[in-house]
Amino acid sequence: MEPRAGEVASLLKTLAHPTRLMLVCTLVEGEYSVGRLEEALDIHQPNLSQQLTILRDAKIVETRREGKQIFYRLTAKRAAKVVSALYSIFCSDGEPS
Amino acid sequence: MEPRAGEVASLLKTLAHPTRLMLVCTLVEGEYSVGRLEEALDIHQPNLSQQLTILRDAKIVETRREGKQIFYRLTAKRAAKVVSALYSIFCSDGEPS
DNA sequence: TATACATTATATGCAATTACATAATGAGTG
DNA sequence: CACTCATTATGTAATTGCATATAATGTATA
Repeated sequence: MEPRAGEVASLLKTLAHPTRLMLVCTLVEGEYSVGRLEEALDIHQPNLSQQLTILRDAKIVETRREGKQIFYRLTAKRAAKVVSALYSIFCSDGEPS
Repeated sequence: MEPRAGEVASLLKTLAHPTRLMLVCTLVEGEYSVGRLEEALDIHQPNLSQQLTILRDAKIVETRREGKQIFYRLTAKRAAKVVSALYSIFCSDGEPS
């Protein structure tokens, strides 16, 4: 792990924010427009856009425009893998702590 | 994930730091004294102690005193699971990004 | 006991980063 | 142009990272 600690910590840092984590979780299911993400997460739009920018800069998501709308999807497979691991750790098996 | 997003993000935030990540990785192998951690990670002592304090506050590690030395070990199984998932994602299977 | 030393923790200060709100700007379409 | 959908700009309070300095705790020994 040592040589990758910086890289891994950097990805974790990007995910270590409730909104961004939920965004990535949501996008694991597929492509969403910004508007649909806004509904799904109940967050003010500029803030949402700022968090999406952070995910874009981290190469975790990428976009596609269709008319006025912009669709987001995951690009970083590793992020998806991390999220699904978190799912299985926190949301599946029972034992606490 | 939604209801746990805060809790999960909080754990990720604690791990999202190269030194702390390496500390947890190291402690997955077993108990270490502060001195041994210092050697293993090559970090200045007060800084190490500060990072250990953060891990202690987050209930990720706990301690035991033996004479002058203090031994640290993991307490949060979830942290260990997260780290081992990170291992398998970043250090085992090949495909990048 | 007093002293010296080893081991670890805490205090303090400050530069850098983060979170997020409000306001303004872009880009596409009718 | 007017409207919609989304991004960027800007300011600021709060948090983080980390260095230097100081303290606390345990042991050994004169």
